[in-house]
Amino acid sequence: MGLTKTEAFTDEQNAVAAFAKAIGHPARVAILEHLVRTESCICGDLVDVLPLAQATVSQHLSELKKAGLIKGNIQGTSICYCLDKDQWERCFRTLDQLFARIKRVTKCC
Amino acid sequence: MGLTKTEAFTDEQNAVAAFAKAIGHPARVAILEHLVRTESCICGDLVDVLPLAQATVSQHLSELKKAGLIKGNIQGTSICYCLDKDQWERCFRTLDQLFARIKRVTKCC
DNA sequence: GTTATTCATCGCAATATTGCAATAAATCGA
DNA sequence: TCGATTTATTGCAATATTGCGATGAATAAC
Repeated sequence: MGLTKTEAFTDEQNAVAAFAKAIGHPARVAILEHLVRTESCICGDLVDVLPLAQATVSQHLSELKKAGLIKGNIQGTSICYCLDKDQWERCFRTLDQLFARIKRVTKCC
Repeated sequence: MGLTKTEAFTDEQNAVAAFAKAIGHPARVAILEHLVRTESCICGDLVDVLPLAQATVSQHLSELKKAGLIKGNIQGTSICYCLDKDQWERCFRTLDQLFARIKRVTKCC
């Protein structure tokens, strides 16, 4: 029914999925890459960089904000976006719980 | 329009997004964790473990297969699923291209 | 053959996501 | 104050995803 049964899974499973889902769109990957490339806060040039309309970019930004991966500081008439390093640490730790276990698996057909 | 503009992004961006998207559902995380926990191929006990109907589990398995993260070997009347280690290496390398860059960022508001 | 088991697929309904144009809200400069 | 600029929000259409019951296809046991 298009409704994920989140309550049927553990908090950790939901956390892994939520972070992964936030990263799971090329536009959001492109946003993150641009944030990294500028090596500092960026202020609204995203719409020029991405092949998407302003409304769509704003929506992807709010998805990333919802996951906590970026934060926006109001700076006069524009907004300064940057990575939330603390949350990224949390994201990496969460994903690594799964990834480390996967890396340890050796037996396979 | 519900249609991701994949052609507007780089192959790398699409690859990162595709892997992340495949992991981006708690049921699929649970499947991967079960595959890890059993430390070997598992054959159809997934439906007993997950709080989902058989048809739904099958669909999630096919999503993971589409991303190449697992493979299934027919074993008589049942099927043996296991992690595709080679693809996981590729997945880790792909994600790390983004993650490493993010970890290197220091300047932030 | 017949039956049971296992898994995939089809078809459906409900919800989510993606994308955009239009509009609103907020701030800055004149 | 009045535009100009920047970002968020709203409303809409199209497609995707999630979930399930029912049905198929394949194999094993008899």
